Amino acid sequence: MITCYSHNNDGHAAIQLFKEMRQMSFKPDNFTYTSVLAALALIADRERHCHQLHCVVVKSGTGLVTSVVNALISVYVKCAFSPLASSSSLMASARKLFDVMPEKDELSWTTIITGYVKNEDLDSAKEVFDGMDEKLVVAWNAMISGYVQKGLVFKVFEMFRSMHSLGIKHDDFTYTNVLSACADAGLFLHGKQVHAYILRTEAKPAWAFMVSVNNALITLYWKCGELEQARSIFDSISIKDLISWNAILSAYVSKGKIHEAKSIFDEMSEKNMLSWTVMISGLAQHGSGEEALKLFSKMKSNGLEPCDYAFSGAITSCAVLASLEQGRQLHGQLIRLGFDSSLSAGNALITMYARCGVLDAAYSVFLTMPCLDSVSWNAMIAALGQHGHGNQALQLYEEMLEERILPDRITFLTVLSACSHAGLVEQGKQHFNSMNEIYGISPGEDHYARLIDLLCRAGKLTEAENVIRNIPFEPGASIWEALLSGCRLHGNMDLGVEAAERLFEMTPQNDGSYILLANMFATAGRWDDVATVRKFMRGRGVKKEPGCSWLEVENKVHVFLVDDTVHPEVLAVYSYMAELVLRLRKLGYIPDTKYILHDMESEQKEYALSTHSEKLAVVYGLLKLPKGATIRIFKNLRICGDCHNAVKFMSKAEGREIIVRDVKRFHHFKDGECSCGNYW
DNA sequence: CTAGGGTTAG
Repeated sequence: MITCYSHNNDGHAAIQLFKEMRQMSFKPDNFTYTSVLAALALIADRERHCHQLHCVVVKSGTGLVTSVVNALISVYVKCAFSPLASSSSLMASARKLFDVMPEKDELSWTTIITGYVKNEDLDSAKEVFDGMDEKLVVAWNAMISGYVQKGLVFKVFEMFRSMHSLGIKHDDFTYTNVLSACADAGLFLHGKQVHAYILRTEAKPAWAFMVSVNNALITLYWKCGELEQARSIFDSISIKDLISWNAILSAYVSKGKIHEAKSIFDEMSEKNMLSWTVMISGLAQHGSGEEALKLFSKMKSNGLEPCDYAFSGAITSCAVLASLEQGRQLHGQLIRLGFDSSLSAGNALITMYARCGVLDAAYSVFLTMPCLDSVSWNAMIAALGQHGHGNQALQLYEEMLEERILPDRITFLTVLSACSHAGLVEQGKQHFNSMNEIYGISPGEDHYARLIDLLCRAGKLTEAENVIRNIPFEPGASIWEALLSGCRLHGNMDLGVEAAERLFEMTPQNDGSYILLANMFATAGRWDDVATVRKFMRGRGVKKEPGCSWLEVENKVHVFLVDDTVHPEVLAVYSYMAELVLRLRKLGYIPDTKYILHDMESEQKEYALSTHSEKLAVVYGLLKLPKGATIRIFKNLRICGDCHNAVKFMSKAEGREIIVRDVKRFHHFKDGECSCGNYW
């Protein structure tokens, strides 16, 4: 009965029964002690628990019985893993018990080895392992799994080969370990070789039942980019378990195949927290934030308590939607549920607050998180950069280095963007060079694109051109796009046309390049060329993504399109706008019609400017939000130059703080000025 | 006593 309780993870019930047994004067035997200790291993989490149990065992006279000592070692090992106890001293005690045991069995050896592996002391694990006369497959597997977790792939291969040459048969645990090591390290050829080896070695019928191996293969193949192969392995599994379903679900989600992911999700007869979490965050990133949030509440109404990862997905949805109120509510729930120390949720919150325009809140989450990882640092550096605080972003980066956190590829992307937004050309170049020289990370296309952007914004087009010529690989679309927008900004026609031509070849369906080129011609008054570009674009069936802006009012999101006729209160917006523009002009605002892409009468142009979605949204905010409240606007494209200017005047005329997030960065308008200092 | 499925940063 005690064993039964402990198998059901009910340690307390097991102990209660043990006490009753002793009260009724039944004498516990070796089996009793073994199963009670197994139960205690479930709940013991402090050093003194271990020592007390140790005394009980010694007094009972069972201190030399192998199964009892094994169970006691197991308690020490589990406790060592608890955050409330000192891992190294408990492992030392466990080791002492192990060393003086009169008779060790298989379990004794593997318990101590896996104990060391779990506590990340691979050297000690290896030392014990080497001392085994007859090494069991379980022990091999435990060692291998340790190397997998530490990312020591070649150690994994070494062990795998040794087993083979010593004639020890690999089992399904060995295979799954090796396959996932390959998948993690991106060693796809090795992974495929292992797959071939398994097919050669294993008899068909046994192979058919190795679900776990097939599950690991699904992951290996989708990570290689071979989604179809992953799917056909999934289809070939005769008895799929939940992990098989979750594996193929993550495959589709990670590759952005939301439609396929949804149909897998719907087909699943059993789902666990992981399935929901994968689907929610997948929707947040590749689908729609709204759908993700709907799924999150559906999950709760199905009676599942979301874990912190699920919250992270929901919070990300709020970041995408710029839905500050919902984000705040989720933050509140997180605190109530005791998840506020969660790393992943904290990281998601930093980004959510930053992308909703509340930099202070992002920073205070960052400061109060109990522990940080590179994601947290990257998120906060990115947040500062997006809000135009380049110097603070760089300062935080230095702090990160002082904390001995190694920068990764993404750190450099955020650092370069931060420099670019703030015009910190020299620092940006230095950091770019340090990537390879100090940290051994070779810059990718995206890093070069940001470097080009940095140079171009600062007007250093020739230098940018030189950099492009010396890129050690064929420059991709993002690089030419950075160059083109630089040319537009500084009116460099010839270079701009060249960049645009490359883009039309590489990404013919991307509307952005056509618009940039047309914009460049429009600024120069070359209306014939503007018309040609537009015709060319139409001829290729490319449509301009319509500009839209949105804001949250009373917990509801209001969307405005250019020249909006859909929003129910748009008439009030237009009439207030007409009156407001007059006041702005008295303050010195002059509509800048070079931002209109069609050639028309100048009065018409001025009217067209006044119907830009970001202006409509700001005016709606002025009408609806309480006096003095900050207006937060979000736009799907870059803010237009005239709007940028107009909003500056609006902030002054109305005495309001206005924050605009466009696709690239934030603008904080106050007292007629913008935080970007007109550098964007 | 060993394995296979998740999150957050651009």
